[in-house]
Amino acid sequence: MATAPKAVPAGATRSIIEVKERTARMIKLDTLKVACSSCNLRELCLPVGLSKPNLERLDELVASRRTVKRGEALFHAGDPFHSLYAVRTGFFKTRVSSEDGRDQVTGFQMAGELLGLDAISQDRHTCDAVALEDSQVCVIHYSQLENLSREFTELQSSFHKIMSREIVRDHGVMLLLGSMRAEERLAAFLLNLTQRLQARGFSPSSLILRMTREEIGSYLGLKLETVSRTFSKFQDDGLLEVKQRQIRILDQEGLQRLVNSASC
Amino acid sequence: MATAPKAVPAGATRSIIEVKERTARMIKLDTLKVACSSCNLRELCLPVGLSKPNLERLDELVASRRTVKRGEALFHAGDPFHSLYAVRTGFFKTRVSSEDGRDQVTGFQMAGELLGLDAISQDRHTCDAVALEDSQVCVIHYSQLENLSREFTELQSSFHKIMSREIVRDHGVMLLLGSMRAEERLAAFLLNLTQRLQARGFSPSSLILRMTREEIGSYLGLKLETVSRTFSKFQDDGLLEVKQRQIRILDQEGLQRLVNSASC
DNA sequence: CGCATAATTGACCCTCCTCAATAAGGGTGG
DNA sequence: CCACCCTTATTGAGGAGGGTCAATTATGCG
Repeated sequence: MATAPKAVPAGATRSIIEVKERTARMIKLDTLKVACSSCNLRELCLPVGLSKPNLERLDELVASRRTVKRGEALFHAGDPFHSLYAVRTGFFKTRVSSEDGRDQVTGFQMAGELLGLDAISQDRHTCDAVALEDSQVCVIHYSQLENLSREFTELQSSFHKIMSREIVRDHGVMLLLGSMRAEERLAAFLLNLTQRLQARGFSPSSLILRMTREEIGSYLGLKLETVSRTFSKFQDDGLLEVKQRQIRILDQEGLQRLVNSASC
Repeated sequence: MATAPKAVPAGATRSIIEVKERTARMIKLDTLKVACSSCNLRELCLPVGLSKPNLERLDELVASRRTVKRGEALFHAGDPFHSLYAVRTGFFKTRVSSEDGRDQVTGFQMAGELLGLDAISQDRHTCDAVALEDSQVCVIHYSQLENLSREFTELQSSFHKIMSREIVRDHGVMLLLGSMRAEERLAAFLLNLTQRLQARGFSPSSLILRMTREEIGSYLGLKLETVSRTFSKFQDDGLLEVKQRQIRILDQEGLQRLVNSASC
């Protein structure tokens, strides 16, 4: 599965309530100009690894923010490409569709993660990005990113690493889709999710799913009923406590064992 | 599925024999310095879209070639990262492994395609690249690529597009693995392969598979027996003529219909 | 030429899908 | 603030696609 950035913010674990308050404050700032150099996501986002003076130069890159309501699309496949987007608050899914109408969720993105990298190849977006809760993104003009990364090496390096990490992540998903059984897939999914949430200061054992069973199923190559059944089985086995979208992980090692045990 | 570059070399369709002779000649050139500016893959490889003077500057990038015998690895997961590799002749597979020993073939690479992009993220390769026939690659020192692409925009743009295209390709594979049935997967695989071969001047209807049924199966998330059975079924249905690894496509549209028909 | 590797094919079974009914939420408007 | 409706989740029964195990055949490399 994907390996999320491991930097843990100073504040360690925050409660859901604290985070909600923080989110509310941010939404008020929507119209203000934002600075990467003072963003509390700078350890997780594009600025990762940049030195202080360079970090300030990055500020010219992030022109504006955009708010996307739950259920709305940040962009659609086919839209002309101008900008990348860094998730500031909220949660997204990306989805590709084949001509005959088949959908596949290709990823879920949370704070600090970049959206739109696929679009560089053809100057058009190739997937839909849909907000799964009210969200906010930083708009990064791609041409300016290219200009700036020609000027300073650290940014160039950071950006290349981010693209490469996306490729590595996709390979992990391919491994999951190509060789794991339903239980292994769901376990891997949950562990990946909690790992990324933990890196953002949330509890490693308690989470609220932002996506439906169908969206999880699409991502994992399973039908929604199979996802639901597998959740129930995990609960029966004492691995999880499941109340709709509220998940509590009771036995993380048990989940890990599931993922790491080759079938047979 | 992946969309291969569509540029067709001047020479149109070449016979297998001609290609074999050409390959033999190239191997003799192994020790010589090579120039992108005179390479007949320049329409398919990293130089794509570069203007003549810039193309010549690219020559300093490609320091050497390396020969990899059938069955040998160009690099392994965990190896330190220094260079990207452009396939000059031959055929590769890339493969990721999970800790518990599960393997997944993540791609097959032919002339003009880049290997090693995954390694940028962590300064180590994250997959194995194994030659499926005697092959030759151009060694591209990554640090020099970064330097040069800071100097000139076209190269930077090209390189970003190549990375992005890899992401798009991976999303296509995820769609395949997540939502297609066995016949659809194999049909999509064959169409993708012939499309890429055609872009390199080979026949669109006749090909020799360089990989085993097991490797195809790993890539497509199927067991080798299922791949074999599906080949046989395609033959019974008059879509293909299958003689071990020699494939002749008798009904391309029929294959296309299979891919484009959502199940149900 | 011979052996190890690769491919084909059959029989059986298991996982996951399909179809369907029911229950539980959550958002909206009166 | 509650009732209603629509979406989402759960659970069951039955079936099919593809996996597993095994035997046979083809083949290509040394």
